[in-house]
Amino acid sequence: MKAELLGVSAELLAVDPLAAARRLLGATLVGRGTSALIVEVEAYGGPADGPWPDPAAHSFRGPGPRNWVMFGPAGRLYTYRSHGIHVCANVACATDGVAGAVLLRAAALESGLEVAQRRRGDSVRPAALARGPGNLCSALGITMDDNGLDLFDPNSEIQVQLAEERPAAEGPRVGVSKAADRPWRLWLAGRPEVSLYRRSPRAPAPDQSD
DNA sequence: CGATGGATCAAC
DNA sequence: TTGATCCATCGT
Repeated sequence: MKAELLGVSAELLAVDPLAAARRLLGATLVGRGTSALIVEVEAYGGPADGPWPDPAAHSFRGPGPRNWVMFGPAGRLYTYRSHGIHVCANVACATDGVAGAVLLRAAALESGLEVAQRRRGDSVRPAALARGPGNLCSALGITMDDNGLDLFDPNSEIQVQLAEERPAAEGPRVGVSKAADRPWRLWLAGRPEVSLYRRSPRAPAPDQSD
């Protein structure tokens, strides 16, 4: 019975990326001695021939050895290495065979604060421990080895617990050079852990003709 | 703002 | 094979 409930939980993410992002915002991420409230996310879609074409998504050019998790069932962890240094974590959404994911951009530590502090270094202020997708993975102990992990499996070292949806602020995604104005970044307004918005310097200038 | 770092992918 | 790009972060 419990497994059915957990299955239902994963099914809650078998929806379009924006709807999945709304369900993950305010959820709790548990793993490796820490737990944290997700306060900022970004939705990403798939290839041009899919239901949500998204040139900014890793899945845009089709499945490959790196991004195959995005094409799999909902509720799996998709990790990738950014700029050769940082690990970033997504949660796959949509149905099996359809690409979609939600990037976890920032979280507020609820437990294991000292563990996260040790991972990040003493000079980092508490609100900044899991601010930014790379820092979030660092603080929670998520690595590239966690790629493909089932976040709804009670045996997983990293899990997610969905909660009631909360009102979300929304705006354009950070750092993307394509589809830069699509408002697929969601966050909890007023949270100090939310990262500052910075447009990609490579993105075309927004319409400034007026 | 620039430097950094390594994987990835589109070209040659 | 080379070169540009990338869902970033930390410094000045």
